[in-house]
Amino acid sequence: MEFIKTTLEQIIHDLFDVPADFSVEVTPAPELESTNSFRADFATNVAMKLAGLLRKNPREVAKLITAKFDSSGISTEIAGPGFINFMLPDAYFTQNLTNLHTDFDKNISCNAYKNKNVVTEFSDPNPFKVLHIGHLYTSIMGESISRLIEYAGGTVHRVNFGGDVGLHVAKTLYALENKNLQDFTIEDIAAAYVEGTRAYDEDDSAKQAIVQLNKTIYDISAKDLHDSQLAQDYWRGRKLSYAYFDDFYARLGVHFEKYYPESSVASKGLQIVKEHPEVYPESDGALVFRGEDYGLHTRVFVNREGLPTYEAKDVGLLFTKNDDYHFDESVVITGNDIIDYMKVVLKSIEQYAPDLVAKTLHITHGNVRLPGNQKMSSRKGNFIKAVDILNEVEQKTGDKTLALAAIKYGLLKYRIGGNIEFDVEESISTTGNSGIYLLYSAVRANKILSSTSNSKPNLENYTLSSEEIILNKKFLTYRTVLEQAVREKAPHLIASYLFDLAQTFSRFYETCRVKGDQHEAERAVEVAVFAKTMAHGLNLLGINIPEEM
RNA sequence: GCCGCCUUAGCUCAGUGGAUUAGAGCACUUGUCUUCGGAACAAGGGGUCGUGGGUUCAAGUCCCUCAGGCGGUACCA
Repeated sequence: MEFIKTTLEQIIHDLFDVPADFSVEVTPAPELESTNSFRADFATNVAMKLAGLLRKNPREVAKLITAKFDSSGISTEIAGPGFINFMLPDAYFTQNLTNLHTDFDKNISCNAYKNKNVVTEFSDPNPFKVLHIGHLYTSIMGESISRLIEYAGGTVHRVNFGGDVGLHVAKTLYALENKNLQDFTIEDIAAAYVEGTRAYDEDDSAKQAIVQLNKTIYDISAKDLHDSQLAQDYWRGRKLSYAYFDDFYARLGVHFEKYYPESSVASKGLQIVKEHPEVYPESDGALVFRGEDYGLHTRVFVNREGLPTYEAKDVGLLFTKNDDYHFDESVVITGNDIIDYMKVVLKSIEQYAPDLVAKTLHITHGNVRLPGNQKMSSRKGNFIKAVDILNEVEQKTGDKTLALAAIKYGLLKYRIGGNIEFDVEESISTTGNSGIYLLYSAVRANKILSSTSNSKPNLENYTLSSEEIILNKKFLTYRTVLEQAVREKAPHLIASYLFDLAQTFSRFYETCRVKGDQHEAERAVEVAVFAKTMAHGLNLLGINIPEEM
């Protein structure tokens, strides 16, 4: 594809007076029934684009281009309104096959993030609260995006930001103190949050006590106090929470380099906000950023009591991350409910540190919905815990590797951005667009390879059947898919590709005998490249392939 | 109210302005093969791409209208 593209660009710049940045697109041709013997492998719509620019008939333009196109046996035809179709000789496919077989990584490499230092921040759970299904999603998504950047040559630092102080902590500790437990556990913390929230909502005196407790906890955290029962319980709860997070991430195969507790960036955020009174003027006793001037809305960065809000903490976080890593890019992955919030925060920082904002990318995802619109509320405690999903799928598949594959694929196959539905039954289905189906096809391919003979393939003189052409076309497009997935930070493109590839492989496998066939050696190479592609793509989704299943 | 996002098959979703007839999976109907690991493959039914306009040689895709849904909208995040 690259070869066709560069050849075309050369021809077009020779023939026509077009802007230097005029781009040429070559795409896989749709598999139409051909009217003649021509098999369209790839196509370009460049003639129609040029027609508009040059005010010429697109088919005429196409004729001029194809007349000059004479490259290594690639034949062309003009179709429809002015598409140029390309038919590649078998040797082109078999050469690519050989390349992928001998050095897969080199032939699918991408340099988009070469020598780039990237910080990815995701998951962001709050200590003293339970991990729910949304954390499962964002953790898996963040890991996959991190791997995409690593694949493209980047060095990735995975970090995690969470509220170790704040009203949710006060509510939890309020209920915990009332129970007067000797050695509370993470389960007690979860229950206490529900109780504390109810007390806060229903009981005015409790509410006042919790607000007061919040300030005390702020002090405990900021001054690192350990001298009271409350302080000891606070630190114990924090420790339990981070251990609980670590356990969960270990199960998912995600490793964070650093946790940024909210309290660790608060003072820096406060200081920066105070240093820029022209950006954060006083209003009603608070320091605010007037987003209306930029088509956004006003938000409070330092409240009436002089405490930094999350806005100021996010300011502190961005600067702290930059101090710690001197990043080329900071990717922040969160739910889409804070899109406008983040716009305001970044717009304010842009006023005095535009370089930092230019290097920041905010990616958002939607909520995870369960089939049948089951309602979830963390306040009432009747939501789905992340570990419940893990446990349920593990129990149903009877295997940790399969369970993770089912869950990860089930979540990553959707385009990031909107709300998605996660169906446990569908995720563990052995048929259809599921992680299990993909794993099976990869395992089967590996098994075939383990029992084929090692005779030397003769690909140079090998004639491909139509199923093999289609399979090899898919091999050729993998690199393009990866590039797009990196550019758009879109794991679902890889998921879609892999499913398509697995289906194509099954069709190939149905009609092309491997073991015992006279072409066993050549076809074993195709099976091997399929297996390598699956392993590579699934790895980018954070999915491992078992030996057997 | 204002700002943003969403609406594609019964359900869940893909779909860089391009290909007769808009694609998958699930579910449904029917077939293939004495299985290289059948957890397979093939065929079929099922769509006014929310509505109405506009731009374009070409619109599910871009612009506008309206309807429905979701999120945000000053001291939670």
